Amino acid sequence: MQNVFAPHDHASCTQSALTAIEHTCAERGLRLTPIRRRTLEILLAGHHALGAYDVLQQLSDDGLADKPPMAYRALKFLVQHGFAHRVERLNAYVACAHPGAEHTPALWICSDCHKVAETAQAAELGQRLGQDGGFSINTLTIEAEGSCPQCQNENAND
Amino acid sequence: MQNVFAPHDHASCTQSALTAIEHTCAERGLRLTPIRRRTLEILLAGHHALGAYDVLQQLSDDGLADKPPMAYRALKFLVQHGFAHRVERLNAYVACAHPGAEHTPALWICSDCHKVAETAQAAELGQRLGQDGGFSINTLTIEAEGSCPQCQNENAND
DNA sequence: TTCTTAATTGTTATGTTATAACATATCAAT
DNA sequence: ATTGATATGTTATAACATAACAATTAAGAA
Repeated sequence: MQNVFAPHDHASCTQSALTAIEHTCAERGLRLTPIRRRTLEILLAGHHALGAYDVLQQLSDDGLADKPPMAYRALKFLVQHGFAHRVERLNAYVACAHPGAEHTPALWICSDCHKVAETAQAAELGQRLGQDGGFSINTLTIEAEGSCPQCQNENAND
Repeated sequence: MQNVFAPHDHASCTQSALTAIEHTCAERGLRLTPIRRRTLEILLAGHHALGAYDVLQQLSDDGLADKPPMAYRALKFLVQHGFAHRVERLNAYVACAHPGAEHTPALWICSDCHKVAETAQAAELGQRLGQDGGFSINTLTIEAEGSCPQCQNENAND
């Protein structure tokens, strides 16, 4: 979680995610087409959640896509294969911080800097929660909204 | 969780929630106006999540409200005071199973019967999750989609 | 009671998010 | 080259949500 909110070498952060995803696509025979690849880059450009229409605007600026379904399809592909996550509370999308690995992430939304981080410990936790009631979980959404460590520090100086 | 998914005396279930909420409103000086009360009744009628426009349709049938803001305002009131919850994954609303009590619910959405149950153990859990990273949680959303115990049993006979 | 203020409701208009349905193009394997 | 599957292009519209302002009603003070 920290490296997302804290200052970090974002170029290499982006690059390594992109490389990892290219690998995964090659392995699995998935086609990272221009629209999909650019959509991924757009999401990776910051650790912010972007709405489908924000993504579409940028795709359109690049001459790659200019109609809603195009953005939604690219986003669907990325989410389907774990390269991005949908943030339900924001109706928005964020690049995955651990691409390739199987995971049910918990998302941490800072309402100050608007960055979104991700941690992976959610799955076992959901199983535990569900076990009590005999509920069989298919997918689990865990999203927290609040203040990230960095913004807490900054606001402490007010 | 069980009593929501399992067959139960729904009339008394509804009645006791309504009574509890009337009490809470009286205590806190909140006005459970006709639109708000009817909206609550509509949600309480089943353990299903209803979209704002579903609620609006029913309010309209009753001659109580016929424009989107009216439904949204009533729903906002109910959510604000803990009498209902918004289901982020469904963009929908469900009556609260533990009205009055302070809680961060986990919601259990059965994708078979479409009922939504609620458990209360989420808050402490969120704190635990957040502590690691120093994230200060303001609100926490936990929603699981899967199969409820009853539907698992029924599908076992296929 | 009447006045005042705040809360609620009524209304118009529009913004935002998302998908159904169908046509066309491209890719990959034979 | 043909075929079948995948991806893209396009139109139209569905579904969800709120800003802004006007009119009404409730509740307490004068």
